Amino acid sequence: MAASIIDVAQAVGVSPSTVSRALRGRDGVSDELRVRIIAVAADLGYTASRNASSLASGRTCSIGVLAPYVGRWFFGTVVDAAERVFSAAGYDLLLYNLGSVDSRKRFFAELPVRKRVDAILSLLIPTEDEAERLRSLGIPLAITVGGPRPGFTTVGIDDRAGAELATRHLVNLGHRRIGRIGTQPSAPLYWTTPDLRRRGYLDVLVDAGIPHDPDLEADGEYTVEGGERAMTRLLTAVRPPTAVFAESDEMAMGALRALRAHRLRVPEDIAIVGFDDHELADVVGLTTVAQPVAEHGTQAASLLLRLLRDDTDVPDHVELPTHLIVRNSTAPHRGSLHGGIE
Amino acid sequence: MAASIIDVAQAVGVSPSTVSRALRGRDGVSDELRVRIIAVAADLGYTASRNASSLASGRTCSIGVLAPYVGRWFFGTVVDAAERVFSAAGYDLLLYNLGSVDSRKRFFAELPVRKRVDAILSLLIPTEDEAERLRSLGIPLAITVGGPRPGFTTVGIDDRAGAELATRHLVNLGHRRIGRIGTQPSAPLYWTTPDLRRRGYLDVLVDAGIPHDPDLEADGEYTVEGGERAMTRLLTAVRPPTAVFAESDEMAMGALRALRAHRLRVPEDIAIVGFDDHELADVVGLTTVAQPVAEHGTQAASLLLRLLRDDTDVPDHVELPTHLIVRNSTAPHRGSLHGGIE
DNA sequence: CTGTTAGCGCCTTCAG
DNA sequence: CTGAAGGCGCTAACAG
Repeated sequence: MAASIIDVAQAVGVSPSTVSRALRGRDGVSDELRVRIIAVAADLGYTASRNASSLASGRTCSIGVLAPYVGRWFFGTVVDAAERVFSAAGYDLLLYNLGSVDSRKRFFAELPVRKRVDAILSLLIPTEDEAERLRSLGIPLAITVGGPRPGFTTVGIDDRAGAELATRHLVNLGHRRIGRIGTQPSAPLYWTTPDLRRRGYLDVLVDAGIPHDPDLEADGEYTVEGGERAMTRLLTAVRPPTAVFAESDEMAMGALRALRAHRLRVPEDIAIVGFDDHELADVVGLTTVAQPVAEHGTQAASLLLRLLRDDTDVPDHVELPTHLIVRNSTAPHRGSLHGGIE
Repeated sequence: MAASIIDVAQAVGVSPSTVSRALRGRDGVSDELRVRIIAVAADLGYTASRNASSLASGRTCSIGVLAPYVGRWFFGTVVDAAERVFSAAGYDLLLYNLGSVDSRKRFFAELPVRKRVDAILSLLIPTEDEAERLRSLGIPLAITVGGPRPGFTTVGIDDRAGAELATRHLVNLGHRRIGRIGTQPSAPLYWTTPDLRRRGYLDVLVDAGIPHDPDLEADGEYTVEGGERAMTRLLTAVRPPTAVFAESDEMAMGALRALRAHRLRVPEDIAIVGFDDHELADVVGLTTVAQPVAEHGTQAASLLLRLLRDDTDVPDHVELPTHLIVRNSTAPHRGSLHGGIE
């Protein structure tokens, strides 16, 4: 059995409360005594039981993190960045992988974080019901990757503007048949990103006077494999696209794979733009809309920490910048002489 | 304030103990009463406080996961897979990102998991001191990614054999100047993988009668950027390699990037083999030694669960298979007419 | 500056 | 089958 606070107290010859105070750096303990207590505690290998202390104090020193899928580069990077901030501040991280509809349902039904965490960082965008459940917890809440939301501190990017950047780049290169790989607006899990990126895409088409062709849109499920399937489908269109905007780099890479399988050259036969600036986008030469991914985690975690410290003027939404990075996967449309139309 | 067990007890008109028994499915409660209690609990939105119940019972229903860096594809995938297994069994996951020397030191010094988790899954290979600290916890311990270790249940691959697979492939293609991108054997964090993979590489060289040239080895730090730098360095050798074995796909991709920057063609000018079968290895056409990454997490988690259930005959080491996947980054050495020498 | 007294919310004996 | 008592290990008011 590990040492308890009482063992330490007896060894030093003081009361448990004094030990508690000394070890947590509270004042009201003479320096000399404190030093002695710390030494004895170290000697006995004593560490306060987090459970007991949070039961008694109400603070848990843990943060709940809700992610759809830590295996995906984007989310892994965000979680990683957030973890660094939290652990530096002495908080542990309780990770909930809510990728499947099932696990997500169960989580919100049981709310296993109740009384277990001091705050929650969600990498998934909750439905209104889910948001309400979260708010009922009465603790600081943050969402990364998404727009403003009442009751939450949010950090995100302007998805619509980012998508416009990508699409306009293709239009400027002279492309008129521009495909899109995204995902169904009505996916089982509530998630606005695809919707916004699609709108950005449509905005630019309208602006450029390009008629919208539903045949040029395909569902890539935001995965590499999905992107591959989607690209394959787009190639079967009566008039295939000459350029494609993939709403994530992972789907773009899947598209690249499909194109290679069909012996089509990029960008000569088809131009591709992705979104995110995945760490490997550079390796494959993918043109993409960059966003500071780790920054999502860092910022959200810092905001939560400030909320936990009762800081005033904590912003309730932070918008991160995006910018286009042109690499080798895009080039002027072969029909056009030069890229710049605008 | 959320409902407590007492609220439920009063609402039903029974004692707290009965509520506790009923809700946890213990017998000693009449069916009719149990149904009623469950209904009232649901109605009040009651969920037992994990802290209080673990304080009282000694069980925490949490698993500690130690990872070096969840942002890296490999670890993210393993954590993700493990999380699925644990959460299906009702366990929460406490994630510790121990990538930096600092955080790692602090973790082992304070051991914040003490009395907070029922078992530990480590994705990093502990030093002997660290292993001892973990054993002192007296709970089931597992290490994924590594060889057998007393006191731990381990699941891993045969790194040396895997590296031999990669190197032999290059030898069979007629290459004689074979470079290696790995990392310093004496990296700050104890970790045997690079050592073993290097040995596999050396084994094959010796076997093929190829003299070892230290100039052909470079440190890629197991990252994309590191791999890029390492490849760049290898190109400055008096007699550069005609083929390179990169000990991870991420380093291999970095190497690919460096080669592109130098306008060298793969595999015509230089052949590259990676290790892991990263989800994007296929996209870039990388020949690699595949290992079932998610399986590491799934297996280790399942073993831990069995240990937690006091199952008998839980194996203390599980070895996962590796195999070579040949894609487009390798080809016969230009000097050789055919690949097969063996 | 330090000790005492009560709990935090639940589970686990033990009686009935 | 059910209830009462005690305690898990710690912290927070109070006293002194």
